[in-house]
Amino acid sequence: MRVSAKADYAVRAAAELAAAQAEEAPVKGERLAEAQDIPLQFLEHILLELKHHGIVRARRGAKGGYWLARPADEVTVAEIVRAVEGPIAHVQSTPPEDIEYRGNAEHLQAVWIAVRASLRSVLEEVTLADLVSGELPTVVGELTSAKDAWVAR
Amino acid sequence: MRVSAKADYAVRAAAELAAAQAEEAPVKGERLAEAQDIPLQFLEHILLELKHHGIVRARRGAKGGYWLARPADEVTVAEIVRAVEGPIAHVQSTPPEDIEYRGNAEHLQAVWIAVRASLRSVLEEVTLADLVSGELPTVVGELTSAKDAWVAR
DNA sequence: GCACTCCTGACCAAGAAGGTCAGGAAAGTC
DNA sequence: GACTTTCCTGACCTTCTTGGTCAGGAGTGC
Repeated sequence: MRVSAKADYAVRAAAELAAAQAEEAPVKGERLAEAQDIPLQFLEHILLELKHHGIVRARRGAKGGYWLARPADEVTVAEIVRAVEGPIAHVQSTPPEDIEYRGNAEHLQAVWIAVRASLRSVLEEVTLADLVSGELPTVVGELTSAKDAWVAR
Repeated sequence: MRVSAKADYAVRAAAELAAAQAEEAPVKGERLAEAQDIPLQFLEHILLELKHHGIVRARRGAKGGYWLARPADEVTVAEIVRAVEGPIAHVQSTPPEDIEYRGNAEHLQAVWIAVRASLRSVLEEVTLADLVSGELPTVVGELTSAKDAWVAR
């Protein structure tokens, strides 16, 4: 139930790429690493994964670098998280819809399904364009406006 | 972004305890393990953690066993998950409210806060009593009624 | 005193997390 | 064609987590 460094890095790097999309030129890994303070070699592995998932493209050599494969408003945070962390909200490494509970835990399946749905309701809605512009979807606004959303429990 | 076996086991065992609350007698670990098909020795460690967090109580010896420290409708799934997995939705092991993002990732903090809030909106609402009775809070009903909540992505 | 049951710490194998290192392979420049 | 640049890839590393098992100790009840 936690967000890995990899996922965090991936989204941040992708946000930089989204912001650079106007430039019409590839962005070097080094620049991404510096802009977001991410270990370069680690970031390269992450970018490679994003590339394999069709989220990012790249070219080598001088004038090379990375860019988004699609417009920033068509790439969601959920996609990026899935690319580097795998499926969201799996239980014991199996998807909640495939689990069968016995006895008094029978309705637990519905709870895990709801958990996944609630995660999706945020992650699938926020695009890289939203993230860069700061104009986040209303669902985020609603969730973050409650005071106790910002405090630990 | 996944639910560990430990958390799953913990909630299931707690659900059994909730159902047994009417009996007015402690439930043996062995019975919990069998009812939910959980490795006994592993379960004992989990129950110990729940005990340390004040969720469960226990007595040793003949006629010993475990029981809930509070009424089932006062114990939430969130509490149990926190007891065995630690804080919900931490990013790189730090709470989202403490993270400062730079550059184009500035608004990512709000997204992670929203993620945590959305998880809480489910986990803090569902009590063990809800789980056992099957009368889940409306928020769960809403989230699980969408068809695509039950399919993988 | 004995059986029963929880309590606790040690241990363990496998995998993930969070990286680093070294070299190879395209792409552009001179 | 040589050289530089930058991505690409696999190997490796250390530490922590996951998902357990094992062995024994300590209360509790009869």
